[in-house]
Amino acid sequence: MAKVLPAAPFEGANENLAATTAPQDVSREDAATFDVLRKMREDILCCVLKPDQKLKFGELRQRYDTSVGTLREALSHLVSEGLARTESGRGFQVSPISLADFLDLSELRVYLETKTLADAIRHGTDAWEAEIVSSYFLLSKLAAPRQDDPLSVKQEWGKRHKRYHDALVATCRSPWSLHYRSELFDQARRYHWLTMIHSRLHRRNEHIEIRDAVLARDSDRACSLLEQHIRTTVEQAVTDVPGLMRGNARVLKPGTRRKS
Amino acid sequence: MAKVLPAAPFEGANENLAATTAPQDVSREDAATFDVLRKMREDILCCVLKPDQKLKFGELRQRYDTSVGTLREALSHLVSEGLARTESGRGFQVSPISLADFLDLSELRVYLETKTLADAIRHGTDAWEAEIVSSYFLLSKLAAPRQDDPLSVKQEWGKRHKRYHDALVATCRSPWSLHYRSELFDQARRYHWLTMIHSRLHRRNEHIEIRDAVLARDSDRACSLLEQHIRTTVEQAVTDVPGLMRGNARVLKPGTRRKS
DNA sequence: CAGTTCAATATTTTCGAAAGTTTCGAAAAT
DNA sequence: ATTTTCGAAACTTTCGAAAATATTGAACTG
Repeated sequence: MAKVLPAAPFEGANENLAATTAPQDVSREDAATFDVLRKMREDILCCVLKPDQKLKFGELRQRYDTSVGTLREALSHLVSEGLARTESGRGFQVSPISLADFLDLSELRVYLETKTLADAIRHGTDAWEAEIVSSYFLLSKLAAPRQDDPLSVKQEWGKRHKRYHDALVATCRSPWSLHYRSELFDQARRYHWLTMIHSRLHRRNEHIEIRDAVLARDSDRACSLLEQHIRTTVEQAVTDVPGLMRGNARVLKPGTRRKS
Repeated sequence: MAKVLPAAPFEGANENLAATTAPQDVSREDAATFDVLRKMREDILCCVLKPDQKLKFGELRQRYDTSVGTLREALSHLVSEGLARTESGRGFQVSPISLADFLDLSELRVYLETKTLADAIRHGTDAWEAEIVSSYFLLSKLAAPRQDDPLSVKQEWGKRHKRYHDALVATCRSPWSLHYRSELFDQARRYHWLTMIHSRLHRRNEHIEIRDAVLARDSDRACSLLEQHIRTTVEQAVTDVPGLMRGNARVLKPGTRRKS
């Protein structure tokens, strides 16, 4: 599989809002503690760390080769992103998933994705268009993964998929909307992962339709396509992910035992 | 000043969505580390820790009487809430404020506050109404503070103000919307604080108007009033907070020096 | 005098050990 | 047979010391 440059936001993506107050995107930090955070987040999003799973310091220390203090900091971060929970004295666990949650976050996503996309189109630049073309190209080189593809292919697809969707809205001028959009996109990735694992449904190429509408600066059509894109994914998950509707979805192997 | 019971959400506020995935509200946790977090957050919101101020471990350790590890965890949390920033190797600082930021977050607040309020009205219960009446009563006992009121009065008013606005939307069924609404409300509190310190403008009693519209289940009127409430606050800040428009607002005393 | 270098100082980051809780299961009591 | 009590084991939380990194300022150079 061809290597891809790290998703570096193109120059001037947000130059007129350089010093903003909205929460920091941690993905550019290079300290060890952020490294652990990034790895753990990816593991949760890809259900390597499964929903409801207890996160014990002993195990995590081995897995990520770091100290409790560093781990604690990373876990704390994940809690505020909503990917983990904690009860004082009882440690941490991966956040549960549920149909209600997926519906709720998807509804908010529809609003934030369309709002940021409309604004991005309004303020689009040549560099923005270029990154959309480029990130779409990279995404299209990888067919949407099926359940029997190896983990690494699925993960690479996930990265490119995110990079493409980030590119679409990159010139939006509202840092707060962008921040929450990004957080919710990650949340949705957990459910997408489950869908990817279970579904055999073939979807038409929605990404290229969105791309073309965006490049044509047809805001209404682009937003409407993006909204459908999100809603279709929800429906697909409802239909294909076993247990999600009954509230006891399991990931790969039977998850950790739950109380009564 | 009369003491007030801690703002305990009334029973059954969210009973049908007990186990949700949305980020945890940390205000109910009782561990030492959350104590520090709560105190630091309050200090930032009330500009005791001023925008752009460098947060040194030495000083913080004294002020909050705790260890570096615990501090680090709290600071890390504040970063993901957007109240602090960090650059690896260079420690932490309080997030800057700016007019652009206030405008941006207020715009998103209008959407989230009205959306959550409409849903809360739709699903309101007797207990919800009771908490609105009660929290409004407590708020009305304290006149909106002026610049020469002591810090403790301003802080108590801030608490009651938040409790009242939380009560309004408590029965909203969307945990994610509620979570982001709450985060943005806190963000806005920093600007409200600055306004409170500088403004002499007398505002009509908007809170009682909102309360009555909500209790009458007049969703349209309530949302419209709430929207005005937010917008008026922005205008007041723009007019009365010196330096906010020029991008160099200072808090009380000249802030810490900035580079070039 | 402006710009560099380098050592001294200040500050942040990482770590593992000590203290404090919770959980689990065996033994005692009902 | 079920519940309660108690103590050992597992785990979490807190802490401050050690390592790593950034900043400051004095001495030096062009």
